[in-house]
Amino acid sequence: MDGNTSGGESDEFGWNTEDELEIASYALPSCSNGTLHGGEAVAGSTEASSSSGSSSTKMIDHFVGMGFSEEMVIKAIQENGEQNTDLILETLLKYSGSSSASSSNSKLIDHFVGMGFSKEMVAKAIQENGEDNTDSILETLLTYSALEKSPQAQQDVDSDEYSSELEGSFLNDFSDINTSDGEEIRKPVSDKEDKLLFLASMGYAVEEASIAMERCGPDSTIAELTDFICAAQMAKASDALMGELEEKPKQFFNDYPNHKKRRMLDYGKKQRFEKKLLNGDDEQIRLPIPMIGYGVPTEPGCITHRTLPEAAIGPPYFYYENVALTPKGVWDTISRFLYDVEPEFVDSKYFCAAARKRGYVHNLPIENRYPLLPLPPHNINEALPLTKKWWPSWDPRTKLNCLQTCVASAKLTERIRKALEDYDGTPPLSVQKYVLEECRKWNLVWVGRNKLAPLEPDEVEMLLGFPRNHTRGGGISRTDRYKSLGNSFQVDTVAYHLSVLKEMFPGGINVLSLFSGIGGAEVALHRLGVPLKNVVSVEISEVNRNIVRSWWEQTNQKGRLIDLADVQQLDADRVEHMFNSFGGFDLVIGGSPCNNLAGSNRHSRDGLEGKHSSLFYDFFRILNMVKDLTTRH
DNA sequence: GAAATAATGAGTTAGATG
DNA sequence: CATCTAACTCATTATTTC
Repeated sequence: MDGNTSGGESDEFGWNTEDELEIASYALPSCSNGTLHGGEAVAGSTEASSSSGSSSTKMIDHFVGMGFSEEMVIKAIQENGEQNTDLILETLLKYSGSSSASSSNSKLIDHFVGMGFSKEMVAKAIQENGEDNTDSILETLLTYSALEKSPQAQQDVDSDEYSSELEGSFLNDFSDINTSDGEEIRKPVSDKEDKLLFLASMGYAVEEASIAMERCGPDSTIAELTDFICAAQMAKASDALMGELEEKPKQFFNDYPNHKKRRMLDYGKKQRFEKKLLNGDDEQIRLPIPMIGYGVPTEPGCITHRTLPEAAIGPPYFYYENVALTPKGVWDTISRFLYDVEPEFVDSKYFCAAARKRGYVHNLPIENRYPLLPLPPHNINEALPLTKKWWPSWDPRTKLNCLQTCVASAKLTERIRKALEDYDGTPPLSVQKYVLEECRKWNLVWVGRNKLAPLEPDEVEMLLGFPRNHTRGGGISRTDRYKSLGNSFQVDTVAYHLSVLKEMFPGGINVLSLFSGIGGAEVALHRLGVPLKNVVSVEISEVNRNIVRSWWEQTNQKGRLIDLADVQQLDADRVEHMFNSFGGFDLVIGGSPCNNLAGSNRHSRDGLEGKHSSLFYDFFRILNMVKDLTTRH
């Protein structure tokens, strides 16, 4: 049964490496000596040279794989020891980049002095903790300052001074942001208040601090909070600039369902006011019908012009993605943070045989987009030819629903088979209805007489626009393949939006890819033929990082791939190192976690402030840093 | 202990209906 | 306008199997 499916697919479609190589040689003619299976050959030899198994050589290979010279890597490891890979990476970037050798340390000192600590104290704290761990430096500083002043007295004074204001502004202004009636405010955490007080003592406005607490979550470190506030202040400054320009009407959104005047990051009463307006109904972001954004290749009604808010205009270009169907107000917040750019809502059913309703906030041009070729199959029949034979006439589906992270159980498909076997020809309407409901819920396809089955991972890869076997091998389990794929971009959709970059950057681009997953953005750019110069890919899952690196090697990329694990560890210093090293980032791209937004989540659909989905604010924070660096240079 | 398996609704929206 | 129906959703958790 399953053998049929996988056996018959070899001749159906060109989803193998052929087009990869074609594009690679087209984009990078210099590598024409590449063998037919060059990727494997190269990867194999690299592995062979590292087969000694010692951790040291493994680490050397790791960094050499990123594109650094072996000499350089060895030197960096000698300087920093084997433990701290982050530090090694920074050293390597310092070697290879043009960044001034002096500044890291003094910049760090300035950073903390700017927070209100004395220079001596900061220098001492840095000596104790090393330069790399800003969190522990801050903690040390916190300890120092607590020792210096009487902690008891300090807290009392602060809490007296701020508590009333805290109760007032904090609760009033934000209790209505949470749709759940502010349940986390009901349980005031002392830790939370400590952080607030500390931030206040550093000179930050309590209001800003409490907003940062809200956004960064209860477990956030002081460093994260200060980063956030810093970013918000910068954004606010640019917003003030924008305010003067806000008078001009936005006449280009006539056909686009929602145009409204908003200000970004206008905290406090204004936001509460807007929130009420939103609840009214007029100002709520609504999803377009049909969900084609500014247009898709196959449908009429393309919009080729829009006006971006001044603050949103690149460089750098940015591209943010998340699920379209979120709890109320989420996209308003996302849009507000991302410089008031209207989200472009697109359903990938216009690009492939599966639906995928997503919102994209980006500042890319929208003229002269073009799709990836060959166009992928647009309905189930074409995408899964073997199912056609078994498809009953009373199943009207031509598109699959959204590909998710879990698949149906065998028990379910067996129950359905039994239910259908009771009837010879067409089952009664009630059974049809039951079966169709399950088919739609679980994306089942017909693989035999009365036999339904969930999609194979291979098929999901194909539907999402990835090369075959993209997520296969490398120790990843079948379950995890479904999960990684279910969390990914639909490549054709994203590539359509990114296609405008092709002629703008014939020499290639530097990409900061956050929440990379299995590399949907990278694959899209590569399939477009946009040369990838330096790609910094930040992804928390190790198996996903391995998938991207493996793809990178198999497609003979000539650029450099640097993979990092945690966006929360990506602070200003590291971004600046890489920025200087590469000469800037041309594109910041990513889709932040949807766990707490997605409708499938029964347990913790907490909205944008949820444990995982609040990482959106890190996307904003990092994008804002890159934006700031870009305008400064 | 990893991997596979199976069970677990609600929130939101659009559209029809009255 | 109120109310109902229908449709859909980048998931989490507990349990079993290997």
